[in-house]
Amino acid sequence: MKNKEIAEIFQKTAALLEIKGENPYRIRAYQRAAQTIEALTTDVEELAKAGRLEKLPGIGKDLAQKILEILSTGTLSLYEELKKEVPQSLLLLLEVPGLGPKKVKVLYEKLGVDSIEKLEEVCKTHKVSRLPGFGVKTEQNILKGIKLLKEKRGRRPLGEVLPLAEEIVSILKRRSPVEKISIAGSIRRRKETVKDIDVLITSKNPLEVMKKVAELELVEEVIAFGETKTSVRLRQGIQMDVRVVKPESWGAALAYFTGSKAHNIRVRELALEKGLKINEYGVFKGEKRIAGRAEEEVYAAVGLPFIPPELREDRGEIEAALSGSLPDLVDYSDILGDGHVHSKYSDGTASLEEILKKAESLGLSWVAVCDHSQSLKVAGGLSVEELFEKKRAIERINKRASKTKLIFGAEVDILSDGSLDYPDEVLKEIEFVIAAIHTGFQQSEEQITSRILSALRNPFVHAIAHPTGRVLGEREAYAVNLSVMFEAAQKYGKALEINAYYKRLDLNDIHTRAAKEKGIPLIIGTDTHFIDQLEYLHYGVAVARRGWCEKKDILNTLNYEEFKKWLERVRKGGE
DNA sequence: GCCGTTTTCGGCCCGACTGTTTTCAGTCG
Repeated sequence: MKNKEIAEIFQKTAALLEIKGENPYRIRAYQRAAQTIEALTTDVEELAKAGRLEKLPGIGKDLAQKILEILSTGTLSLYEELKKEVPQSLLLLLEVPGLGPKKVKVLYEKLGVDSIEKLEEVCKTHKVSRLPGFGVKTEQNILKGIKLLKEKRGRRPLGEVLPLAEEIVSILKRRSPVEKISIAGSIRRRKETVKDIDVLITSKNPLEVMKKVAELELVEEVIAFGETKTSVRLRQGIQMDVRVVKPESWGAALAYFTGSKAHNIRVRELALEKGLKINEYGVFKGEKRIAGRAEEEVYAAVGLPFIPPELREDRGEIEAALSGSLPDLVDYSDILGDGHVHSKYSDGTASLEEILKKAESLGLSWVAVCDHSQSLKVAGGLSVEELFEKKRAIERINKRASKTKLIFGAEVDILSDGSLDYPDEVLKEIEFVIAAIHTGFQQSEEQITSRILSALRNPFVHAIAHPTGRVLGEREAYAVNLSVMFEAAQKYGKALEINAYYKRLDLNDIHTRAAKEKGIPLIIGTDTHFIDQLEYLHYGVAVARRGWCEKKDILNTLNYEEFKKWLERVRKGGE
């Protein structure tokens, strides 16, 4: 997929144009184009061949031409020119909180600042405060910004921040006079990584609520304190913004602070066309508030149905809402099974009994116990004898009168040469075979892709686990050609996993949507090694929802009997 | 640079906050 590369060139072009002080709307056009292309579920190359680039929202004649240029030359002449005029290192300076393009430009032109180190130096020698438009305060703020930038680890996985946010909400509910309270921002949209925590509240006594917020043990530093807005930095190093609004503005504020920014812009543009104005306080016709108490009202005012937060990324949801074709998203309550857990047999910590008990408590119909295969020694991969021992143990457990059943599965390694880690006569005895790459991450795209292809071709394989191999903040995806993988999965009727472990989330939202559009079955697996993490299923559901999936797209919505039938159908060649 | 059953030119989302300023630019979300 060239999409990501093109999006990146447009994004950087936009940033460079910003520093140059170009027309802000031209800059926005590049930013929007970058976003549109990154979210595409088809190869931009295919669209280009079909001459359909200009059909994309925000892509006109000029940008279409520029996409073609990148596709044929690998780069963009405008971008190359800009790089000569504006040092790329300035893009890094934009990362400093409090520094925007205008200030960066002045710093570069007047003081030759082109790196963080240089910036720190000119602040400390007080050269900055003497610049026009700058002052002592600005100088101090920049130094503070540099410190923050050095400390911050960037965006954090949702799975690290969501539990923290939920804990804070529950504490505030107990200890302060809140009426309504909700997490907003990218956490509410269930983005895979988040930057801060946004909490929205209504209360008869806002000041009291804000005091309680500032007093939380989790708070390291109060950044700003007011009756409607308080910002704090938590001990974990993450910023939290808490806002209190009036009940009649609840819906408008929730929509506003949930974002995304791009989504909000589109909704407000629709409002403008209808002669309305939307802000965080409500929907206004002239001076008069006509909606805002509930989110539904805000959308209805501009002629839209309610759009679930997970879709609010300006990735076509506005158009779908306008044409009445929003998906009926899969819900956590639809999920009846977990497609991937590890037991004590390999590197998991739970016994089969413990897994069953936990699954029962979650109301699941089935759990596929997929331990590692023999080669993966570090993870306690099962020899063939151990594998069959486990098979018998599962059969014994399944004879018990429980509504929950275990499925005899295996996460079988796709070896470096593309062969599978058990011979076919063993594979065919395993109820659910999910194949995975755990070695040779550095191989070329051809090698990795052909390994996955040969796994998909094997008649005993049902699915591919964590199809791209990425681990958030730790490891990039291996060089698999996704288009080719998708085509093969579609052809053979095989499933792809949505790995729900919060550092994987693999497939991610965009890839999930691409797979869904090709009609590829998707299976959510927690890949858990610890029993409590069966609850991580909801992260997988979040990815599915962000990938526009409906109930029918997700194998986990089948009950035990139905899922078993699907497994058998795959073995029969999918007729 | 995009876009148009009101427009092919003249618009383009909105408000809060901060700091440097005598009325506003820059940054942020």
